[in-house]
Amino acid sequence: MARPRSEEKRNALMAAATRVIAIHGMGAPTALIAHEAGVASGSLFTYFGTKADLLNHLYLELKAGQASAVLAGLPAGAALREQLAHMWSQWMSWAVSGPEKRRALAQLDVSDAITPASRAAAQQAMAGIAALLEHSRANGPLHDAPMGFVVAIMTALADATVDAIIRDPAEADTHRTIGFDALWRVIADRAPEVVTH
Amino acid sequence: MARPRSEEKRNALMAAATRVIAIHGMGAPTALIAHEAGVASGSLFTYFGTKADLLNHLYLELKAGQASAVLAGLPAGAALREQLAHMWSQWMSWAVSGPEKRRALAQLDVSDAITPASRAAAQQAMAGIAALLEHSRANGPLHDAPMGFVVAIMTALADATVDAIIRDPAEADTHRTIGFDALWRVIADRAPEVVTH
Amino acid sequence: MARPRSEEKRNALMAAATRVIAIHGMGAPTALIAHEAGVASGSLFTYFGTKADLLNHLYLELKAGQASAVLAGLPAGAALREQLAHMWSQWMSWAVSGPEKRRALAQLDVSDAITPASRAAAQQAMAGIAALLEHSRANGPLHDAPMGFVVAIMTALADATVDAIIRDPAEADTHRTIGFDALWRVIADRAPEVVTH
Amino acid sequence: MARPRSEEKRNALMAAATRVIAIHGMGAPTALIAHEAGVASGSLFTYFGTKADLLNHLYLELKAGQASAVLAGLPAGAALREQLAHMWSQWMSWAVSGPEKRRALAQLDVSDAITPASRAAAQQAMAGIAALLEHSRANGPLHDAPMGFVVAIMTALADATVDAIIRDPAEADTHRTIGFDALWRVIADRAPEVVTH
DNA sequence: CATGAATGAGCGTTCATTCAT
DNA sequence: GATGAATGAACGCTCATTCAT
Repeated sequence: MARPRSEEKRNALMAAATRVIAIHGMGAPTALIAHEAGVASGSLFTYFGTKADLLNHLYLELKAGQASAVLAGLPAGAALREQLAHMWSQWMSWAVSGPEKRRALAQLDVSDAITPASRAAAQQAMAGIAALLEHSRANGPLHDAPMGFVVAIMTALADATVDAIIRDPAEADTHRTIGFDALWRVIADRAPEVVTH
Repeated sequence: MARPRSEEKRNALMAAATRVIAIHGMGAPTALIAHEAGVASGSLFTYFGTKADLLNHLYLELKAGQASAVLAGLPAGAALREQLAHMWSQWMSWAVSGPEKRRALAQLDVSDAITPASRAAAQQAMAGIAALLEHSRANGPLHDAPMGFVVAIMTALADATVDAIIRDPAEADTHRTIGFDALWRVIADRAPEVVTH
Repeated sequence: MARPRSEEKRNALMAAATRVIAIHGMGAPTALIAHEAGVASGSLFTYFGTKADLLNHLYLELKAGQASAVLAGLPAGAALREQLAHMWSQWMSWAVSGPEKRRALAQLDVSDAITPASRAAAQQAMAGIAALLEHSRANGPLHDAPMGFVVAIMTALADATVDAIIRDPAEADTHRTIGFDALWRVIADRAPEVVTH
Repeated sequence: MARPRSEEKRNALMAAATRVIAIHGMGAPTALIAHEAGVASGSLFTYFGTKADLLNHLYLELKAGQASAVLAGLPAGAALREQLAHMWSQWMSWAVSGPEKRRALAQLDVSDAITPASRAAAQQAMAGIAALLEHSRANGPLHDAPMGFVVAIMTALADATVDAIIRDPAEADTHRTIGFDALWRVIADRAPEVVTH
């Protein structure tokens, strides 16, 4: 009874927060977010008790959304390299199709409004990706490096690649391939054999 | 805007801003920065007309400081790999010895208070590093990639490596080496030859 | 404004308001009162159109409750002093057994949310007590003072006595007696005769 | 150097707070207080870090002002009754000449924004009055009652008397005398001797 | 020039009241 | 009638910036 909390409004708030934070950074007024969501300023606090609460949920949701987008349609039976390539391709699509999500995540990532608990939960959400990486690096040069290191490298390479694609969309395919080759070389390839005669 | 009196105070403000922003993020009050610098809150504005002004100068100064630290003592005559390794080593030292500088830069980098002009100027300051990379990649798999891409990858790998070192300082040497090998593999190595029999 | 459905809910709201205002003062949120009463926040406004309305009704109800508690079992035929002593004793019992009622009344009394009309009505409710006082003071030193003055003094003495009892419950009887003697001396005693020889 | 904090502004804030709180109660907006004091809303917080801080200082200042007004010109050598009468008279003058001070104090007294420390300090400020009462009651019926009780009674009698005077200023002298006689009878008189023949 | 008080717009959050369910 | 989400005006407090000293 009584009007139920509207999932729709909650989503509008998350979407608005993504957009507004991408543009204005973490200093973005909650009132602006609410306004962009088409909701009264006070209503934001019906859905999220606190600005920090909103931010943490947004962080989690973006990470989870990214993870699921990135892993969607993974060809489970295929060779590792193919699986990784698929993931890479999905990652690029996700980033390019929702650039504010990426910008917002960049802001959230460096903010100390995000609690350690949220960061841990985000890692959980990314576990599927980590597992794929884990297999990929098993026989590669990073087989002994800490997993966090491997993940960081992959994330960083992806970011650099996405930046290149955004700067120069005409060459998107080339950039994607170059980026993926770089990734594969870093984590998965056997060390090059020096061929002597 | 004749150069204000005390260069010393200006430096104190920059140093304080670095520390304070590393801890509190871009929302850090100017009054706190001034206080940490041992300067009256109003005085900050005789050295920097605006908070954004301070931020931009700080960004530039940190980038320039990093560049010069990273290139210091470069063995000009040595082999490229050795030069790059030296730079890599310097980079790690710089990051580990002044962690607040890194944290501050991370915040500044995602902030939209930093103008495009400042970003361009920062790239200028990093030109020496870029030149070294340019040579290093000349015969490598990235010889056709845009330079910004290469720089981004190198920065990202460095960041990931530094994170690993900070998380696990006992293995600093190992991490540094792993990171450098990864870098070399990505940008400089010839593609591995497939050995057939 | 036909009497709303549940008298029970109305009572729960009054009781909750008493408790909550005793603790949080007049700034207490209506939502908290409703919650404490086990009622939806919106429902409060079907019983009382306005927060001020609730407050005024509460004020009146508390005053009336106090008056009836204080006059309960008054030995109508007994001597005046005895009647007054009975009332005094009842007053102490009322105050000690429901301390939140006293605290709530203290807050309400100084609030300007209570209308003059409510204050007048409260005086009406206390008329029985006033009448008893009127008789008691008839031959005493205050026989010419305005009645409001006498009531105020009696209320004040009672408050001071109750405070003493609450602070030091072990000596409740002593305090009660001391308080009553003081009251009697103030309003009812003949002026002491100066005994000359 | 720099503009020093202005005692004058501080006083204006206290005076404005007294007035505004007397009228609007503790819910009075700080912005209104500042405005009434002729000061920007933010400036209030230069002088008092917090609304609660302002309130506590106000409480203390009012109590101290009252104490000093009440004890001013005390005829130290005179008989106790005369001293007490002087104090009583001063009390009435203080209350009548600054009615908002009394109203403000009434609000502050029941508020839980006032810390126990402030209440204790206020008691200190009233020590002179307490001492006079202590002497006055030494041979009276309350010689064994707790001092807090005596003070409460005297405060309460004073309040009732002031109310009577304000309601009916034409009879101010009469009310003052009646009030004082009541006070004397309660705390100082020997118990009336019953004269038998 | 250095200082720090003054300013007031702006922020996150609360809450009485309304109204869709 | 009961419910609790929706609303938006207010509030206490902060802070970049200005300016009297």
